[in-house]
Amino acid sequence: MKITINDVAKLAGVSIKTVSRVMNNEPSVKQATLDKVTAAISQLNYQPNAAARNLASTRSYSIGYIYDNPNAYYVIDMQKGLLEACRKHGYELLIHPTNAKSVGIVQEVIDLVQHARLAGIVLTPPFSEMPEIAEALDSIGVDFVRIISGSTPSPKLTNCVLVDDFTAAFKITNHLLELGHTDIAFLCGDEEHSSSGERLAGFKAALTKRGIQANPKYIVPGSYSFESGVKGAKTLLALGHKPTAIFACNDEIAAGALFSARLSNVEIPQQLSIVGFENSPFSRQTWPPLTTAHQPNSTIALQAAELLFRHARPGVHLANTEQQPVFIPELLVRESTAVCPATRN
Amino acid sequence: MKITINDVAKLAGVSIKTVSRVMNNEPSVKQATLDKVTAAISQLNYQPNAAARNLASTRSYSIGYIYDNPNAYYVIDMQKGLLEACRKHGYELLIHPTNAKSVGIVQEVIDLVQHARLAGIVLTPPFSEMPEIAEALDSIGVDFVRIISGSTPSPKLTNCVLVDDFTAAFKITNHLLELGHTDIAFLCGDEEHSSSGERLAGFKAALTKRGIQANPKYIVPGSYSFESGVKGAKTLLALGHKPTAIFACNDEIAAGALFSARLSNVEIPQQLSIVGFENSPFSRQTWPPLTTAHQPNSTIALQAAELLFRHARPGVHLANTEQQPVFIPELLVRESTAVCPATRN
DNA sequence: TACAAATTGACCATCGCTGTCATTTGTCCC
DNA sequence: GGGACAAATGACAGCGATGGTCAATTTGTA
Repeated sequence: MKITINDVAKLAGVSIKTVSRVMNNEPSVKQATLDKVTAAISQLNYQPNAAARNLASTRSYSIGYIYDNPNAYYVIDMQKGLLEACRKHGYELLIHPTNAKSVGIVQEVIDLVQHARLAGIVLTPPFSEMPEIAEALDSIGVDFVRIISGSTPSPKLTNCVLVDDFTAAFKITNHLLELGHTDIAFLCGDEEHSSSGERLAGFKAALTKRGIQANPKYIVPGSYSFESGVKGAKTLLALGHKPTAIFACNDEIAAGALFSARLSNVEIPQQLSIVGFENSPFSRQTWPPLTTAHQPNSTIALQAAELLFRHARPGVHLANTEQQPVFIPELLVRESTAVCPATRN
Repeated sequence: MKITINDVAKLAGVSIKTVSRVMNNEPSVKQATLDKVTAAISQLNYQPNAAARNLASTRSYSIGYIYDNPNAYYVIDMQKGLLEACRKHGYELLIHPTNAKSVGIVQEVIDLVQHARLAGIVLTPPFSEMPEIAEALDSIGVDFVRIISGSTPSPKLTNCVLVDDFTAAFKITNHLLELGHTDIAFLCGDEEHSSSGERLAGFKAALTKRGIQANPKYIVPGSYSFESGVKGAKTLLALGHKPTAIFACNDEIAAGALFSARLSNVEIPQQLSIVGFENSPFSRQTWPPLTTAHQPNSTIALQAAELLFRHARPGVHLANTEQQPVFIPELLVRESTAVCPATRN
C-alpha cells in the first residue's frame, strides 16, 4: 500500500541513498541514473513521507501564512498563489489567521514557527509592516518574505515583494483628471496600513503635477471598510463645495461611498465619479461596476513563496535587487467614472 | 532550544513513555504521576513534535478540507471554524482548493489523503454531494464528515452536519407572504447543489400552505453567481405579469437581481422586494442591504471537525442521531423587502 | 593504459515519538 | 506474611527518511 523510498530504490535498481539524492536535487547524480530513478518515482507515484523527512532533516518542508485581513477575497487569492508554489516545490502550507493587535502577537508568531518547524513564513499587511515581527523572526533565524506597499527596491527592504500603490494611485488619479475632474476627494484606508499612505501620496503627486493643490477637506481619514466609505462619502456630500469625484482607497470603501451617494440621491457616475482599488470580485457587483485598479494577488503570493523557497535553500542567496519584484496594479475602467459634469457638453 | 519528550521526562523524573501516555490521555497513569508530568510540560512549555508523532504513530494528526467554492467568505468562515477545532484538539489543517469537475477528481482526493496521511477530511458541497467521493473514501477507510443540505437526520446520512435549507427557505417565503406578496419568483442556484433544490422545496411548501400555486414562469434556473442573478431578474422583469418579490437562492444572485432591477429603473423595495440567502458580508454592502438568512458557517465547520475527531479516535463511535447536528439558517430582515405594492395603503 | 575525478553504495546514527511487551509496584485476601 | 492479580511504569525496537563517512565502482582524460 504505502510506497517508501525502499520500493523506489528496488525498482530503479539503485540504493536508497541515490533515491534520496535525487529527491533532494543533490548534484553529482549521473543523468542516466537520474532518469531511472525519476521513472521509478513516477511509476510508483512515490511521494516521500513528509513526517519522516521533517523529522530526519534539519530542513523543513512547510511554510506558514499569517494573516489578519477582513477581505476574504484577498486572503483566498493569496492562499491560492501560495498553494500553487507549495505544490510545485513539495512544501506544505500552514495557514494561521489571527489578531494582529493582540498583545502577545510576537510570541504567538514565534510559537507557531517553532512548534510547526516552519521553513519560512509569508507576511502580508499588517504583519509585514510590523518591525517587531521582523526583528523577532530575524532573531530566531527564521526566513520570511514580506509583501508590502512600496515603489522602489532598496537594500533595507530585503526579501520583499513590492506592490507599487503609489504609481497605481497616480494613474487612477490621472484617469479622473483626464475626465476633467479637479475637485477630487480621497477616502483613506487604515492609517496603519502603509498602502493607504502610498495611495494618498500617488494621488497627491498626480494632482501636484497638474498644478492642482489638494483640498485638505477632501482628504478623509477612515479604514478599509464599507462602513467607512459610507461615512466618508456622507461627510463629503454634506460639504458646501462638493467634490465631483471620489478616489476610495479600496473597493469596499468605494462600495460604501456608492451606497452613501445613492442615499443622498446622487447619480453615479453622472453627478459623481467613484473609483476603487484592488479589483475585488464585488467591485463588479456594485451598480454601476467600479472603476478600480487590478492587483494580481495570487501571482504576487506565488512570487513571494518562490522567493522564500529560493532563500530557504541553504547557501542560496540572491542579490537584493533581484529579491524585490515590483507589481504595479493596473487601471481598470468600468462604469463608475465619467466626464466631470462641469466640463460636459 | 528545542524541548523534547526527553527533557520533560527528565524533569518529571519519569520515563519518556509515561510522558507519552500523558500526552495521549491514556488511562492507567496514576494521578500523582500525571500531575508531575503535567507540571513539567507546562513549565517547559513543551509541545510534541508533530512530525515525530505522525511518523511513529498509526494515528494521524491532520485533517483536510477540500473545497471548490467561488464564495470566498464561505470558505474563510469554514476555515476559521475548522482551525479553531484543530487548535483545540492539536490537529493540523490542510487546505486543498481544487476543481470538483475535473476528471481525475476522485483519484486526486485519494492521493491527497494518502500522501498527507490524513486522519480525516471535511467535505462541503459540491464534494459532500458526490457519491463517488464518499465511496472512494469509504473504500480506503478514511473518515470524513459531510456538510450537506437536509432537514431530517437519517441513518443513510452518517457523519453529516445538516443545514436545514428547507425550513429556512420556508421561513423566508413566509416573510414575503406576510408582507402581502403572492407573485413571488424564485432564482435558482446551481442544480448540482442540493441546497438549491432544498430551498426551492421550502419555497414551494410555504406557498402551498397558503394555498398559492407556484407560477412555473417565476421559477428561473441559474447558478450561484452575480451574473446569474442579473440575467434571471432581467427575464422576470420582461414578463407581462411581473412578480412583486424575488427569492434569490443566495446573496450573490440577489445582488445581481438588485443590479438588474436598477438597470430597469425598478425601485427596491418599493416596487420589488428581493431576499437573499447566506448573510455573506456583501449582503450588507448592497443598496439597500439585503434581507437574507444567516448561516453560521464557522460554527457549522467547528461541529463538523469535532465530529471527525470524535469519530477518528479509534473505538469511539456515536449513535447516528447524535452524529447529525442540524442547523437552521435564521431570517434576517433588512431593507430589501417591503409590503407588496398592490396591498399597500 | 594509467590515473584522477566523478558517481554510487553500504552502513550507521539520528530525528522525537509510539507500540509492544516485560517489569515493577500496589492491593487485596486468606 | 505471602501469594495472586491488577495497575503503573519502563526498556527497547521501530516509523521512513536524511546526513555523514568511506569504500567501491564507473567514467573521463591525458
